Amino acid sequence: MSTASNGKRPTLADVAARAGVSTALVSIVMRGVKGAGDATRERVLKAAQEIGYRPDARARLLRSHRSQLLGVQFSLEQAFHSDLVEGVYAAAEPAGYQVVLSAVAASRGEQRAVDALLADRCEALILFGPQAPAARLAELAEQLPVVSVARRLRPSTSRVGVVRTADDEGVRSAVEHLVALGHREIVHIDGGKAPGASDRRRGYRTAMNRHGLADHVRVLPGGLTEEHGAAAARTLLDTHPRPSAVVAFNDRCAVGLLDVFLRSGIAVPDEISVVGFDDSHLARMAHVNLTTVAQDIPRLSESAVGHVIARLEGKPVDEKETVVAPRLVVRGTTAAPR
Amino acid sequence: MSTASNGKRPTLADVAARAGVSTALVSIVMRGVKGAGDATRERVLKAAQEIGYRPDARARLLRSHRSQLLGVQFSLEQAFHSDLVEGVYAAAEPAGYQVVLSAVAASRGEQRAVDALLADRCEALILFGPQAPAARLAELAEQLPVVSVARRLRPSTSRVGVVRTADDEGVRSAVEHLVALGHREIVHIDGGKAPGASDRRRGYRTAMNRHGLADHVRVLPGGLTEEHGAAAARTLLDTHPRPSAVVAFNDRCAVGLLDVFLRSGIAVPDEISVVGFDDSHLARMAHVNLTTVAQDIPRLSESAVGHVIARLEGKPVDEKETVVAPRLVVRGTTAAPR
DNA sequence: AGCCGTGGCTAGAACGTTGTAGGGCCTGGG
DNA sequence: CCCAGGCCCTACAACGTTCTAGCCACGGCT
Repeated sequence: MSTASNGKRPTLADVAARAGVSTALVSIVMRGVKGAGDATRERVLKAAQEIGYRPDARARLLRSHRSQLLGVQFSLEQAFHSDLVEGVYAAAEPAGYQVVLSAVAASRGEQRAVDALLADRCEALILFGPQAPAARLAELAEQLPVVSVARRLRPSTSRVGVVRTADDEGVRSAVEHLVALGHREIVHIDGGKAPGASDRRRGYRTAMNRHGLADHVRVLPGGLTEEHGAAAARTLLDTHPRPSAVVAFNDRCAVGLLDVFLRSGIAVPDEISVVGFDDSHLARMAHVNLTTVAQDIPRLSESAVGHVIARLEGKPVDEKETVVAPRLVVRGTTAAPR
Repeated sequence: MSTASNGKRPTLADVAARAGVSTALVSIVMRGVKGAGDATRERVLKAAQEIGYRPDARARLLRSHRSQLLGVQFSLEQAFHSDLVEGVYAAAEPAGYQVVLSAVAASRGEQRAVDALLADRCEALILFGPQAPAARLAELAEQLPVVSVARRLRPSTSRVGVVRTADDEGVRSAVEHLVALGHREIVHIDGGKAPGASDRRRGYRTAMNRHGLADHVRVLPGGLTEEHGAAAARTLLDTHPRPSAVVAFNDRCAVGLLDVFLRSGIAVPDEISVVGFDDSHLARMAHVNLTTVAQDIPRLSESAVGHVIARLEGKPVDEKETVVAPRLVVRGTTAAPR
């Protein structure tokens, strides 16, 4: 329905010419602010429509001092991040902020991702599971509000905000669930140096100690993927006595465990119980049916957005660290030991 | 390491003042083009470094006519899209183009996503599995190069480029694999009106006919998720005689089938064979171990990027439709019928 | 000696918007 | 009759870049 374009994209001036008014007036009309008569307003709108005019966000932001842009760095490989991003959109737009996405991928490191966001004039940064050194994050936070989601940082050492799940508490509730079922030989497959991993390890140790199982504490190196879980499972198979329950770093790791157990003819949960972390789609799949610790994703992204917006608008920032409670979801991979 | 900022972000002019040169020269140095002496170049770079200057991408694009921006619309819910996006980054950056991401989410429809990309001055659009009416896409394609990935459109009816997997061929190879194993009662669980679904249905019918199995053609309504697959499986259970093999619309659907079969004590592949589509992470997971049709993701995204760049640079566009061959990956869910 | 080319630099005008200051015109009150 | 105060509207200057001219000094040709 657009008129024959002269090859260039229509500008305010084009609309102005067609409607016989000044560009300033067109700007006023396009923004919907007051300052134009009804008749003219309609005429301008019609002209804009006819030539297919669209405001140029870049020029617009260049002029206005605020950009109202929130930069989000996320990883394409982590399904969890997709869910968080969805939450960010939902929280940011009603507050009048736009979201700029910048993905971390194999061919594109965090540095690149953040640089792109800064070059784009984002007013604040929301980083999902950033791996960059704390010093680098601190440096960034000197320039603009920054919040790290899911990666814990020593509080008060820098201005970086932190939003995270209470990882330790999550694992603790998993262990407590197993203990209540009667388990004593409970192993933890950890996540190495992944965000949250050390907290989960600590939660495991604390819970074991608290139940007088200090002698049974056993942490095996794991990781974030099915392969890591599978490797850990193979190690477990050679262990005597074999533990009666395993708390894995995350769902993918847990699925790796399940797989090896299944193939080795070890019944879950009859012979061994398995707990994951995340409550990903994977866990919910009926034939996986994994008992797991769910993170409160909407709350996490909402808190992250809330934090940076509060900083931007000079409101008192309640706390520099927001800890969101996880929730144990009991499904079919845990049962009393034989 | 940045100097005490006066609250505003440093600009070319700030660097220029500090280095005692003109803004134009700083611009030249920052872009690394020729036109500056070595000594001055170094001095400018040092000044920029000291005050923490970063070019403003928006101002930069405003001035230059080309924006070198490729807009990508993708869905956060489809893991498949994440993989494609990764491929787009890999293909676009070496060619000198930047990627702008715009996600479709529950709270953010395609219209919003595309509007954001256009407002951002993208020169071309890459749409993953767009659901918008063909007419709307055609309209867009009048304004700038547009390519639809994974959604087929009637060719030559509009300027929209199409990059897709040969869905029909993929399903055909799946059926042929099953026929070669000795199956005759092969059912297809379809994807309704999802992108690619009708081609897959057609591929199934063609292959069945070609092997003289026209009488055994049977298509059950399915969908894209595990739930759809599970529902279809329950329908199948009530069927007599029960088919010996199922070709599902995609992996998630196939996993739903597997789940119900597993719970109902129907052995896969002994009693029934299952084939998926996509070769997602899901399929590769050892304990799912799904025979499936793999899409060539790197090639898909590379073709999409190549297509729009060719259009942008006025090169002859080889074809309006690029069809990428799929590849059958035989794993553990298919075997000869009993 | 005159001329041209070249390397290093700068002034100033774009790019498409929004904000500020103000200019007409009308209306109503003194 | 004059002025204050609204309304509509416009001119012009930003915003941070890049691009086009063009200036100057120097050196190598004819």
